Amino acid sequence: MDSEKRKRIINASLDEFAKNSFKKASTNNIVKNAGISKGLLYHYFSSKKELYEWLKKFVFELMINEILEKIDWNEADIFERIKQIVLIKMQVIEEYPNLASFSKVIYEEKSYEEMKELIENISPGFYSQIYSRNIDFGLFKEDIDAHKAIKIIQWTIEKYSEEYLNGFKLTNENIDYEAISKEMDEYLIMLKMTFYK
Amino acid sequence: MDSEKRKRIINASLDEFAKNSFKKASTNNIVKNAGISKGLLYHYFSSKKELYEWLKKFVFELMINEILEKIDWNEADIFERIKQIVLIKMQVIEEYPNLASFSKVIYEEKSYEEMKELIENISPGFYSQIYSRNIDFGLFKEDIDAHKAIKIIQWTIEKYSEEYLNGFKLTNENIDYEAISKEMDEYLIMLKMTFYK
DNA sequence: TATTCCGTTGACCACTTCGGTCAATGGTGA
DNA sequence: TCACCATTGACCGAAGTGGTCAACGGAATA
Repeated sequence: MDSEKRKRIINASLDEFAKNSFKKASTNNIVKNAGISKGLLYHYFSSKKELYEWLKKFVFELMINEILEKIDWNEADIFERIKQIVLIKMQVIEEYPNLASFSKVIYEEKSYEEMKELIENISPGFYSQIYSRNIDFGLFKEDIDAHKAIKIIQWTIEKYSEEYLNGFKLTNENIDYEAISKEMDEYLIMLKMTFYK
Repeated sequence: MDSEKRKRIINASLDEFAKNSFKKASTNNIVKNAGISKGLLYHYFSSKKELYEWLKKFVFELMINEILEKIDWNEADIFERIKQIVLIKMQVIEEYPNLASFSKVIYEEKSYEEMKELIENISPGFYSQIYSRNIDFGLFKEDIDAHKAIKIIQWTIEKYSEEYLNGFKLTNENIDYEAISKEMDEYLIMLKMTFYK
């Protein structure tokens, strides 16, 4: 099937399921926004439920594979590692703009444990890999709780990128990864001064 | 009107409008979850729109008034000030559990400028008051960008409380403010070491 | 006791929207 | 010419919508 049409269907579905609960999400809206006919949607998916389940699988696999593929495993600095992950996520969101809010809805309907299991099923050891493989924890000061420090780094980068993406939604420009990286670094330098030797 | 019933109506409405767009929010669901009859809801509110507008006003005024009332204006440490604000918000959320997600929906449908204007109309100078009135910025190291530092402090406290509230939703226990305050401090001490003289 | 009052009920209305179906269409390659 | 298949959109019965209103019941007043 035509890949551009495929993307339209995916984005329209992500949008509808992000804005409405499964029950209230309307297949009529999806086909209208995707620019296809009702019959075609039901040609590819046998029911609304099947479309929804397929979407969930698609989103998780896409995000996990992109991260695993594009991450630089030689980077030993946890600051840079976390930054990389968020930048990769932003690239995916640029292609599928409604993926972020759709994921949030999925997160809310599952418990933390279910979520972890789901991800571990797709890619065993995913979390421990991305946040610790080849990372040099010796860079932290001895008296710093590395676990808490990592949380602060993560929270800072996530909130910063959230604020950026909120602004991005309104304009129609492309994401300026260089500018983001530069401004993020200004925050990270401040944190590095405290956490690293 | 009975205040306990009033709270039930408010919480049921917050819940419904948080989970669905205005158009798809169902007054039938609201009366069912509030445990009242359809007629009674339309006795107090002439239409779904009026209920929605009243709710928005209620939420903003409640949050603003609670913060202005309970804040300790003698506190000169911005860390403590931000912590206070988040703790006050958590108290309100404990009473109206769906207020947080309802507010998020409102935030998304308005631009940042509209939002600020709305709040300034209810309480002129609100933002500049709560984040700077009586605050001692001299505590920051000279070479620290106070504006960025405040953002990091805010993000850390907000993300920490978000994570706590996510866990809180699942259990039915009361919020343990002392435990929160203690664990928050562990994060804040790490930041204070860098940012303050 | 009789009467008024009012908070409250829920069956009911006309109307919209729902998920899903299917006969028909049109283009393509054999 | 025919077989094939992606694609269309009118159509279905069912479910749900916002809002109305005659009637109820218990308390207060006369």
